[in-house]
Amino acid sequence: MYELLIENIRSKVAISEAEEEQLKKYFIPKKYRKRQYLLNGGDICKYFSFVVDGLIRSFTVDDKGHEHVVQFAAEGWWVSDMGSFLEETEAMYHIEAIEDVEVLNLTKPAMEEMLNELPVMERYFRILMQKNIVTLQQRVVADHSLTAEEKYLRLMEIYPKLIHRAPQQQVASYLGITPETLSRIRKQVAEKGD
Amino acid sequence: MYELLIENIRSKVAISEAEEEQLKKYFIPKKYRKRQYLLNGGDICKYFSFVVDGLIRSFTVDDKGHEHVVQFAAEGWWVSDMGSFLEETEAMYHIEAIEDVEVLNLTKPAMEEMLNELPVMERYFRILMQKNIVTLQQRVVADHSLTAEEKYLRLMEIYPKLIHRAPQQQVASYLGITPETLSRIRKQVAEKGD
DNA sequence: CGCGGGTTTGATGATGCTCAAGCCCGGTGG
DNA sequence: CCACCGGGCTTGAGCATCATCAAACCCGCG
Repeated sequence: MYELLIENIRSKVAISEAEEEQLKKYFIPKKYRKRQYLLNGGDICKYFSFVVDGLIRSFTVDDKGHEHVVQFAAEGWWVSDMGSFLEETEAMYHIEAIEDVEVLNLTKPAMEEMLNELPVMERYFRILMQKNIVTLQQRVVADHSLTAEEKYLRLMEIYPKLIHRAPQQQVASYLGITPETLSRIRKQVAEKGD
Repeated sequence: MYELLIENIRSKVAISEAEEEQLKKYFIPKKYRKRQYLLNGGDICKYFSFVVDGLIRSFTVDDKGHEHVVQFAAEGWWVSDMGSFLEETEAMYHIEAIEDVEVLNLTKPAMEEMLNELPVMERYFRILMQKNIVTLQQRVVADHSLTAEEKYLRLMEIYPKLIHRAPQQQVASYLGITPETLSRIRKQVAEKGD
């Protein structure tokens, strides 16, 4: 249950076994079924969730009713509406399980307690956030510089598994293109590819 | 010199006056003139820079020779090629002064020392990074859901001052549109506006 | 077996890009 | 101090990419 989390933490900071043990008490393990919502847009986001198993997406719905996938979170990733979680404001995003998932939920009070009692976690989260920023900046640049096909190929390189786990239309949404365009691109790539 | 930095830190975490004093020793104040590069793409990014005065941009150049502005950093903002700074790898971005600027530079060793000696700064940076992520996610969603005109109007709302300080083509690049398109949009908005 | 959501395929169209020329203005040198 | 660059902004015409709208198809699930 906690192995993946511990492994993830150890990949960024050094923690003792005592700390490992202590860590566990702040988290609430929880399961959600495919299609279940972890968060409804407009609610306050109560959890910062570490994905132990399964696949999750966060997305927003614009004025025209179109969905926009903000993030996919598979095993080893964190997901939340961070703005809502931190400021306790209304969530801009919905969070939904794409597959049956197992997560470790951190409430805001639990997180604060953890950060106070285990200062090393402050560092862990800082590093986590920094890497996230690097990734997000690269995504912005990709969105601005690549064609639809190039964006798709890039995604295939970076998260090859995702393409098969998430519905096409959600992948398209993540890339900022329509499902129709993605379908056509896939056809072309398949033909070229061999 | 340090007032803006201290103010910024105090807006996110509580620090004592002793800590304030101690803080200063980790930073190297430096000035750059308009058009001067703080970082050349391909080099290792040596600094995490807090902007005290002036305006800076970070950008990348794609295969076709087109520039893409990743970030503008005015007074009170941090700028760096974070990937390069943290991992000591070749920078993907260039960083250039748009106006004459005054910055407080943090080297990696200095930052590490500071984080060890002033653990509260670990929290400060975590919070800073988290807010940055919220902003970046919103930018991605905006890029995916808005028209060129809407993106421009949104920028006007969020950073109204920027439009007058940065050259149009750089603003266009930040928005992911061409300078020609931005010019036409501005004309339309001006006509509609009154 | 049949329904229904997701994907594919097709036809059409709009947004924004490209290429090109002209214009405006600020900086530089005579 | 004025004239002349030259870069950046503007304007125009044509075009490409991708979105939209619509229908057919496929397949998994009830």
